[in-house]
Amino acid sequence: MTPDTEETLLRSLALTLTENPGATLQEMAKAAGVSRATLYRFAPTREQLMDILKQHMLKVMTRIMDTAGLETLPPMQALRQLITNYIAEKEFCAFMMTQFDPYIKKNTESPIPGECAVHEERLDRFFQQGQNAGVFRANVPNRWLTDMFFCFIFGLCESEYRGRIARADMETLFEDMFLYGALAR
Amino acid sequence: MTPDTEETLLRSLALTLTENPGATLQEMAKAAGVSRATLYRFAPTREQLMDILKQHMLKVMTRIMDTAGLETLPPMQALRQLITNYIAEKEFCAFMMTQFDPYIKKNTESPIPGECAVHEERLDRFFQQGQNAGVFRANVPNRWLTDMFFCFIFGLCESEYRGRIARADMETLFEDMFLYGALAR
DNA sequence: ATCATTTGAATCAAATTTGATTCATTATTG
DNA sequence: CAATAATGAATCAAATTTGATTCAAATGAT
Repeated sequence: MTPDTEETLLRSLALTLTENPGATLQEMAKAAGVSRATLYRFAPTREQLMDILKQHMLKVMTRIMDTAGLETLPPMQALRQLITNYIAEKEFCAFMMTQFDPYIKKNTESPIPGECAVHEERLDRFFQQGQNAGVFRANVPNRWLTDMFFCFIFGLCESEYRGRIARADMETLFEDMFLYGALAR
Repeated sequence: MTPDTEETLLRSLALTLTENPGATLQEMAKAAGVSRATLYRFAPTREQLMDILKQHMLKVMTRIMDTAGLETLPPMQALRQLITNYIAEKEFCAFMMTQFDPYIKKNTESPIPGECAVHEERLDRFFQQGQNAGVFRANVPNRWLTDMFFCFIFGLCESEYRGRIARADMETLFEDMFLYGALAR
C-alpha cells in the first residue's frame, strides 16, 4: 500500500466513522471501496484500526498548528492560517470531534487522551496571548474562545457537508462569524 | 412509573447516549440506576427505546421554540428566551445533536427526520426575519446563522459539562459570543 | 510473459449484544 | 396489614460482530 493510498483510506475511514460512529468493519471496508480482508490486513483488530486513525489524526493536528505559526505569527494572521489549515483537513477534524470528544466519549476506551489535551492547551495559550495583546476580547475566559473555535470548526464542516453553505465561503463565513458575531452593525 | 420518574429516566438515557452513542442496554440501565429488566419493561427493544427518546426530544424542542415566542416576540427578546430554554434542556439538546445529526448519522436508521427538519426550518425563518428587521447581519446566509446557533448550543453544553465554563455564565457567554464574536473592540 | 504481491470472496469459531422469560424481593396502595 | 404492582437478578437462545484463515483472481513490477 502506497502512502498515498493509505492517506485516502484513512480519510475514508475517518469520514465513515464520523457519519456513523458505530459502523462495523464491514461497512467501513465497503465505504472505502475495499474488501473486509484488505481492511483486516491494514489493521487486524478494530482497536488497532482506531489507534492508527488516532495517531494519524494527532499528527495532522500538530502539523496544522505548527504551520499556522500559532506561537510565532501575529494573532490574526495565525488565526486565519489556522482556519485554512483546519478546513483542508476537515475529515480528520470531524473525526476527532466525534471520536475523541470527552463529552461524547466519556466512558469509552478513548477519553480525551493526553495527546488531545495538548492541542487544546496549545489553543488555550494562543487565545490567552491574543487576549493579552488586545486582539481578542478579554472579558471572557480564554477557554471559552478555544471551545467555541473548535465547535465552530465542526459546525463549519457540517454545514458545508450538508450543502447549506458553499465550500468557497467557508473561510470567510467562519472568520466573520467568529470575530464579529451575528449582530448587525 | 410516574411521569416524573419517566422524565428522569429519559434524561439519564439521553445523557448516557450522548456520552457513548454505542452504549449497550446494560450500560444505559446501570447509568440510570435501574436494572436491565426494568429498562426492558420501559422499552422492549432498542429501536423502541430510541423512538421514545426521539419523540420526547421532539416534543421538548417544539416546546422550547413555542415558549420562546419565535414568531411573535422581537428577535432579540426571542433569542434570549431561546437560549435560556435550550440550556434548561441541555441533555436533550446534546442528545439530538449526537443522535439525529445527518452528518454524524448519515447512513443509519435515523437521518434527519422530517420532524427535525421542521425545527431547523423554523429557526431558518426566525433568522431570516431577524435579518429583514435589521437585527442580525444580512451579509451571511440565514442558514449559516441557524447552523452556528445549533453548533453553539452543543459547544456551550459541552464546555459546561467539562467544567471549562460555569453554569451561571452560560447565558451571558453564549449571547455575547453569538452576537458580538471574539474580537476585542 | 512471469513471478511475487495484493486483493476479494467465503467461511468459521468466539465473543458480545439483544430479546425474552422466570422468580424472589421490594414498594405501593387500599 | 394484605394484596397488588414494580423491580432486580439470573438465565437462555438468537442474532450480530469480530478476529482469523483459506484460496482463487487480479494486479504490478521486472
